[in-house]
Amino acid sequence: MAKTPQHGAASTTRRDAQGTRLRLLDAASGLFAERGYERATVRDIADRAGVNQALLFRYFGSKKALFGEVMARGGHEQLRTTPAERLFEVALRGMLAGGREGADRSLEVCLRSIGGSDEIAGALRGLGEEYAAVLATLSESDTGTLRGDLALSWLLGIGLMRVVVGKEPLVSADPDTVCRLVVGALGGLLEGLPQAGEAGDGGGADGRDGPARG
Amino acid sequence: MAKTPQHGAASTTRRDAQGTRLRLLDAASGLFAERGYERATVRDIADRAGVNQALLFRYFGSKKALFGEVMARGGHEQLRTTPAERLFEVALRGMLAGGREGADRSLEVCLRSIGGSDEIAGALRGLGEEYAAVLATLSESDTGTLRGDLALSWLLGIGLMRVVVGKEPLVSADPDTVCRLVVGALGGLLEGLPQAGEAGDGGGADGRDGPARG
DNA sequence: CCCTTGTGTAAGCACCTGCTTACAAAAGGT
DNA sequence: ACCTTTTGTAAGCAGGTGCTTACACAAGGG
Repeated sequence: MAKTPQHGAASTTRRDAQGTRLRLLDAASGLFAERGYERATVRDIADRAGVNQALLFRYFGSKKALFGEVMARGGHEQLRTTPAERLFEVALRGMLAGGREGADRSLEVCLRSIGGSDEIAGALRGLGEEYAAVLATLSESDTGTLRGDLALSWLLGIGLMRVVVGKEPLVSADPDTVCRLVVGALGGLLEGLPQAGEAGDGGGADGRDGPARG
Repeated sequence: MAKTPQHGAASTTRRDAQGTRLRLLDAASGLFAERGYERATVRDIADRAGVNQALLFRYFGSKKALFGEVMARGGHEQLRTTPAERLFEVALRGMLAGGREGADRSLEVCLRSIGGSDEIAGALRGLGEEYAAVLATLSESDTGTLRGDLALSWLLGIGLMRVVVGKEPLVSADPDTVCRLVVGALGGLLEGLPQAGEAGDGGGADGRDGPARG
């Protein structure tokens, strides 16, 4: 079924170029998240997509451009759909959930790609700007942007230790516990940040993983 | 001067092999800190040391072994000479100082080398274990080790944003301000952490120093 | 039918990587 | 002098990288 072109939608594709493009995009997204930019080779990406690597260059031009499309694709949904005061916890929980399905792996991709090249650092800076800008709105201090940067730093640092370094006991720690500790400590930095579990959660032995979606 | 062997100390070296070894070690330390493990090639390291790359392999065996010696050389001085309750601030200030002379760049090297290989992540994990273990002694909670991990995560995250990503305004921010904000917020996590500027700095110009304590 | 256009593939290129080998030159002992 | 050991170098190897080129199918139009 993956090979049969579905001309039901449009007859513009004769052998489903759009589908191949999408498969390449998906394969790249996964491999970038698993290995980072440098260690994910174009051959591996094409292999996972089940096509020849030459198609990758025909459709995207270069590996870097493919990386750009991957980052741009599902990257900012979380940023747009999450209210500011929930953003930190949602992003943190997304990071703690690891490679779960449907989660936004942009931050994970960035973390694993850091050493790759200066352009990758630039991409991370771009994404960071947006996150930090939103987080900065949670403080009315004149050092608000700096506080936003520091909050984002913690978010990335935790992801770093969990996803890349694999430090115990952080990796196996209960996401709720981590959230409570971090958000609690951040309350001193960002006054607009609602304390974790403040709303309806008793704060004791909590096992639920459903973050309140604003 | 660099070429004249100094046989004053010991006549075991005829053309100053020890000196060359040291120059290689210095060059590697600098390049690893600037570019990370992967992007610092053995040719660049040998070039900066002013010798042929073959000597690198004669003296160290492999690039990875050289990396190990670099990490082991000045890596743990800070860890041994700094009391636990001062470690976080000292490490943070070292990170904020950037590539200043004499500073311990081990964490910086780790940050820039993350994506490189699994062994590098292992090295970072090893160094992290030591830092986190010390930081964990600052909390008497049963989640002490987790809190140590979280503190270290923040430290690395800030380094990440400053050194690798180059996020503004964090890069240009006053180290004292950053220290006060971070250490202040961490007070809720690690009870044994002395608040920054408590002794002589009459802060409080921009923000409350007393965060909500757990 | 041929011919054009879009989709896919195999093979190769130029370059870079860590690492090795063969060889030259300095010191020192005898 | 001669020879050995140590220190240094130039050239090369095997493997991997991003990327390109030349070519094989599948459609549709004339």
